[in-house]
Amino acid sequence: MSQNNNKPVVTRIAPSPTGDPHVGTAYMSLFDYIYAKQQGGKFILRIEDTDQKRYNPESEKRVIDALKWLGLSPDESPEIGGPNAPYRQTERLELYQKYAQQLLDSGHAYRAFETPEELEQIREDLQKRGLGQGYDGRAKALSKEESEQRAASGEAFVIRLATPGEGETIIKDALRGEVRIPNSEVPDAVLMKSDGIPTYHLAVVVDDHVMGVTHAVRGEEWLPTAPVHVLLYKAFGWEEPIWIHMPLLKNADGKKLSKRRDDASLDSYKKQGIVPEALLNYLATMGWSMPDGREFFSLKDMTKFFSFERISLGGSVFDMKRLRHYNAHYLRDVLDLETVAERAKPYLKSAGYDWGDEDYLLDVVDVLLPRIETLAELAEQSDYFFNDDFSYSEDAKRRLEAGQKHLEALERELSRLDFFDYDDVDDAMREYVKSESVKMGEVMMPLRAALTGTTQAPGVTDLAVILGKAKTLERIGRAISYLEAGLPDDKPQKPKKEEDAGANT
RNA sequence: GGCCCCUUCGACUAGCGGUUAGGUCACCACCCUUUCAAGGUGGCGGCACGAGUUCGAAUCUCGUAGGGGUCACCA
Repeated sequence: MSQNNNKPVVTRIAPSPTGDPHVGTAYMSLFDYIYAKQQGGKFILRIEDTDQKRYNPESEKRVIDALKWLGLSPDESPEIGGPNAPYRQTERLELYQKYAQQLLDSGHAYRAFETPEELEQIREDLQKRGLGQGYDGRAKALSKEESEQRAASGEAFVIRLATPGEGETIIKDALRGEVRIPNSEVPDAVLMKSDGIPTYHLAVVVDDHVMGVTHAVRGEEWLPTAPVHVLLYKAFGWEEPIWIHMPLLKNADGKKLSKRRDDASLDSYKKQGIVPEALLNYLATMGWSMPDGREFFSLKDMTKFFSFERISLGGSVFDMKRLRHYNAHYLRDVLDLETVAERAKPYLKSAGYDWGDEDYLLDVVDVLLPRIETLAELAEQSDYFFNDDFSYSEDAKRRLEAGQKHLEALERELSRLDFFDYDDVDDAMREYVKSESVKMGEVMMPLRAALTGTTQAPGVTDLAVILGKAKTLERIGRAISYLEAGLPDDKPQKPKKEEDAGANT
């Protein structure tokens, strides 16, 4: 990367506040952030709100919050301000007006007065004749006088880029070298809309220049329109940033991840119990790899070893299964138990659970951790730890039936224990199994069913110890009275999702 | 369709002229085991195709095919 190397690195993410915070935004932000940090530069968050039709007032905050959640904190943003304020494009309109006028004066742009209907007609004609662009540039022929006069008379107009029409424009992309696009393919793009608000094309170029952005990192989807931006830099006589068009995140069909079709919302991942560290790590491996091949690494390590040279251009399929694998790893092996428990709280709370003391919560999380991949699953599978009214699954009922006499015996054996630590309980149960000469499972399964209402749960001894002596005996008693009351009709309460509560749903 | 980008196991990737093409997810099997998991071991599976260049191509060049992106007063 040869140009701009004398200036401090400035990167930016410029989301448009139009809906759910998109994972693609996080993906680009990650590389913006990492590179800026590595180079001792700045990472700017700018709000690209020039589309008033799709503007969504809540969206801005959600994007900012999502970035905050991820820990990709910008050095400048509408929220924290900075030397380049304001950071919302609708608050910078005079700036664009000024530069649009400059382009008009220098002949690099022209006014066009066609109505939307006329444009539609032009587009149709062009299409019929097999010509690519949506506009034929006819307004370029207008005389300066006519243009000024019609504008002054209040007629609506847009300002369009006057493209060369011949030759080619070269985009020096840092990842793929020189990309040459024939100027005949470059449209006279609208720079300034009739409402006086700029389009992305003008706004991004002006802001990137004014804010000193040195590296324009963005999705590959922008490559086809990059000539418009290059032409604009040339028209202004400004030095271009280093263009870095990143590969796209794709869905399972290989198509660009879209918020309409796909689950691409950061809020959604959060809600599913994905932890930000895991998301970031996963995202980092999409198109980039650590030099030593490690797949788990922190932001800090990534910052140390990152280079754009190791970006692969294929475009990666966003695989929820793999994300979950990363998440599980972070939950189990990276974050400490206290942290996981702390982060699990909102999920438990919204499931309606109440944990008495912290130690109990810690025990529950600890024993469930190998069985879950997300925090949401933790909440889903922990019902019997927080709810005494759990019901018995069909399979559990069968186990209960088959083991009634063991339950009765165990109730006696366990109630005799003075201490209820792991070894005490374990010894007692093993002794019982031995004395009865039965298989472990024959005893353990009914007990498990009694304690949890399911047949798929942590080790019975763990369960008993965590629940404590009183609760353990209570639940055994409850199971016995349930059996005595007659199995077929005694349907327990709490009908919802009990059939496989505790199973891996 | 035009233009542009891309192409290693099903998925994420390592590889940057000489490797039995390596790792991870998923999947399968086995081990461990009181269930389910976790963990351990092993297995399945790939250089899109065709020409060149070269003593030698996954690696370089060209072509073909396939995939994707984009063609708005949206970003």
